[in-house]
Amino acid sequence: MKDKVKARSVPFSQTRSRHASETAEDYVEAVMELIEEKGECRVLDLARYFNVSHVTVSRIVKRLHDEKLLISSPYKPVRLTDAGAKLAKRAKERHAIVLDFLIALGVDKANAEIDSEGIEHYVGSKTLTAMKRFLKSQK
Amino acid sequence: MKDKVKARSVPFSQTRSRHASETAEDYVEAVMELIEEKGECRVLDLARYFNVSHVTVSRIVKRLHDEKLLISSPYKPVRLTDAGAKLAKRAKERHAIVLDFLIALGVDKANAEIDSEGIEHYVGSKTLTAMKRFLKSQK
DNA sequence: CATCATCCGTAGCCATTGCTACATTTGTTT
DNA sequence: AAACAAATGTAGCAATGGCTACGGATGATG
Ligand SMILES: [Mn+2]
Ligand SMILES: [Mn+2]
Ligand SMILES: [Mn+2]
Ligand SMILES: [Mn+2]
Repeated sequence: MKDKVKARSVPFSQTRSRHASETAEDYVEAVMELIEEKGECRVLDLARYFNVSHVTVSRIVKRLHDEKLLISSPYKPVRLTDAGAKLAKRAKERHAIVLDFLIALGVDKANAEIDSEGIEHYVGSKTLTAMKRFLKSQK
Repeated sequence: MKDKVKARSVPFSQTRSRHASETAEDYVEAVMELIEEKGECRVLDLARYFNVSHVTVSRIVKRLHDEKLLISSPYKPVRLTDAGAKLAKRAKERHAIVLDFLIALGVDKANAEIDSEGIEHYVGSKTLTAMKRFLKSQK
């Protein structure tokens, strides 16, 4: 009479793993956007962007530098490595699809922007494909 | 020439706040399910359910007890307070809607289960309404 | 070139969520 | 009742992401 309870450990493990990538994805995406929009990305730009202190940004930038996603030297603007730019491009595309999808579903822009900022990180490739299919069918 | 960069701090603040509720929502939901499915909910049941060590569960149960969502005394099964049961009910309903929605969108069950486990926590009331509307229209 | 505001780094705090190792309690089996 | 196995608790570590306070670096202004 074992295993009466469904094994739900897989979804949770997967969610925890996605959780761990969330910050990296948001940061490289932000760096790419800030560089596009104002030419460079400073630590304080990121702090304002995320609404956190510059200290939080500074530490995370250091870690993403160690992970070879960002290029940073003291008092210099932050840039993207090739790997960082690749990740940023993927993250931006996925984020845009989720945002467009929510709007196509009938969610107002403000709420779609809020919800997509969280949802984007937990959308797998199958779900992303389904969202793209929906967007195409609506067009 | 200020404010050239869009204020994106609101979505991120909101996402961080939702982040903080995620564990509580998952735990009360799990406790409710485990009690329904096998009559009681032990620390080890939760550990297996979430695929984490019993130590992690034990500490989180203690915190949710302090937050008056769970009832727990040493070596006893975990139960829900009224507040916990209310939260669990809401979380289960929302989770079920997100899961059904993904399936209706064309995502296979396994992936819908994985993705809904993360997505559920970042779906606001407007998006949830839109998902319900979609489900109704498909029926 | 001196001053000053801004930017950024560092020190050190807290909370959360993972873990292993070990101790204790509980309940079952001799 | 003793012994044992299983469940739970406790101690203590690490990584992550928040924060304030403070100090050094940088660049603009005078
Ligand atoms: Mn994003
Ligand atoms: Mn995001
Ligand atoms: Mn759930
Ligand atoms: Mn969940």
